[in-house]
Amino acid sequence: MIVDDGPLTTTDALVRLSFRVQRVLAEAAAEHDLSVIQLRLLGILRDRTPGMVELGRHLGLDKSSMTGLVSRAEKRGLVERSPSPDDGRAVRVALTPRGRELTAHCTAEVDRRIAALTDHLTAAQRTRLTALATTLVQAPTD
Amino acid sequence: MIVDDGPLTTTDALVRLSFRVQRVLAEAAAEHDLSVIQLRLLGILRDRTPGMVELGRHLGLDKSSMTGLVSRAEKRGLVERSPSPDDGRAVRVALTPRGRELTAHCTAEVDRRIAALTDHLTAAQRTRLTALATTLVQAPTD
DNA sequence: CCATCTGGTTTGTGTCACGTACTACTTGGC
DNA sequence: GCCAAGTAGTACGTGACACAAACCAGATGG
Repeated sequence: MIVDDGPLTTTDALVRLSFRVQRVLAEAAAEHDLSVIQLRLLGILRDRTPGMVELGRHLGLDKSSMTGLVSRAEKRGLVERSPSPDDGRAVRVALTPRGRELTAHCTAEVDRRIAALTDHLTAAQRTRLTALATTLVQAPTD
Repeated sequence: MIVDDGPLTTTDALVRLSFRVQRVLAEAAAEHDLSVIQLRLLGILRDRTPGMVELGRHLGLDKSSMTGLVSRAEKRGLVERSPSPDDGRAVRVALTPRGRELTAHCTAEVDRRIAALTDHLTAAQRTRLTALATTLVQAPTD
């Protein structure tokens, strides 16, 4: 049963859209037995080889949260830790070939699903949507 | 260090925007010691009094996941279970006055933060964004 | 009235996130 | 050099969250 409360507010529309997109991510990730956060981890590692702390900054997580997250991914052979050449305390986290492959598959799957979601938009609408979303994403985080 | 990979794809823009909005939700919720799901639960109950299974459908969760979620909220006095008048097995979940008040506060806080996020858009851009997001949200879920 | 279905809870398992405490390495001053 | 402070990472305990499987009890259709 769908209730029509009239036009959505900007907040409502953005919040609901975010849940929609998150569900898309969760479904795409689940196809490869990943959680959203694991997928996000892999995505970040696509073009970086950060240490645990920097990784935590990207994800908005505490360093103590990273240990388990990376360890679980490592146990599945998606990621590997290697000692930093410059800093004896530090570690560099990197994708394994298997992790890179899985990331590519998931990325493609997410793309497919987002394409389906925006299927009925005109090309012009899609362009505008992308531009507006990009603007918001690139706004300073405070 | 920010890497500029050129213009974002639609997928990238929507995915990143969804994380941005989710973080807004998490922060607003955290101000009142709530998690995002708890906040979502309260939001759904604003204009409904569903049973556990229907609630699970709204949230995309299994009924067994609902028991704990509702129980934690109930323990905090935000929500209450009452027996359904028509069905002896069933339960109706409803906001308490305290829960309703907290929901209002959080809603206002989220509104404020989303407003800040869209601050630098023109009124016309905001309108278009809202319209586009609304369209996507209202697309069938399959 | 019985077989079946459905709403809800329980229990056990795993992920995720945090705070605190700890180890080990690095760095800045002396 | 050497020590105090800071920083990178891990370990551990706790709690929220989610699921599956097993279960109970009330509903429902022959």
